[in-house]
Amino acid sequence: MSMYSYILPMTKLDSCDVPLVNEEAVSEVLGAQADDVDVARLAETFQMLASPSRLRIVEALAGRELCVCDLAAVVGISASAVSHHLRQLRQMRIVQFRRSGRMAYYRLDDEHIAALFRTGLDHVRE
Amino acid sequence: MSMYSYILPMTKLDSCDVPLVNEEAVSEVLGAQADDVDVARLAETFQMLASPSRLRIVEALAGRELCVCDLAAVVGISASAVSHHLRQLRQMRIVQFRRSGRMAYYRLDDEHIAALFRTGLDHVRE
DNA sequence: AGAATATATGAATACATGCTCATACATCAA
DNA sequence: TTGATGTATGAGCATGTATTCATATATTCT
Repeated sequence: MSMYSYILPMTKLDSCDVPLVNEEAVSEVLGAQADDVDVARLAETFQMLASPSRLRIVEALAGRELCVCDLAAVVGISASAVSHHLRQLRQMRIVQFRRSGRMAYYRLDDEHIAALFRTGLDHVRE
Repeated sequence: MSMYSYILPMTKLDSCDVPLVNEEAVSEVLGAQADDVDVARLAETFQMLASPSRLRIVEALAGRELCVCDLAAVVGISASAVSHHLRQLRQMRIVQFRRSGRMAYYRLDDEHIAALFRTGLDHVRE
């Protein structure tokens, strides 16, 4: 037992056997944490953006809609691979699509997505 | 050598054997694409945010600095695991740190990071 | 109806990632 | 100096991911 083991309520605070240095700040953080489910979904959302191919798709769909074969031409991978990516992007509500005959036209779900792309690009370019 | 190796000018337009539907839009997209290196770094940056543990770290560091052991308490994983995450976050300039004795105090690199977290959370919550 | 086309998806393979454990390093305390 | 402490890191295992290939589904054309 560490000499730094304070007597504290049973919270996540006890899951670490290393002494807390800034106990007040840690409590404040734990009290303001987002919901576990939201954070899990957020991680999945960023995972969707963690692929050059999918980022090219998002970049291409910023401001216009495109069909699967056009996206394949833009990204430089097969239409099959694009379709797999699009399914994931749909599941995380990164993109929406509409059908027209045998074509499927994809677009970004909302302005958050383009904002994430731009902010991220600003960060890596700075 | 693939049977699909046509002799054509070397542009991405030819990398797809499916007909282009909106050739003009595709050309416009290809002309405005971000640099490959930037997109690769952007994907790595989002990869850093594609983990609940690392998101908890980012959330905790929004507006304050914390040491490794405090972060371990916040995230609920070992200090070792946190340290591995922090190294990756440092490499992608998501966090900075300062040393003080044997302590290391981490903080977010810049405002882009907190903005990505907030925008992403707004998206998953909508 | 039958052929061609645009997209979707399951399986398989190759590669990447997150955690733990063991251990190293650097600093502080006695 | 010796031992304790905070952080860092390499190896290894279990799990996850991206792509390709084969095939399915649905729509259009003849």
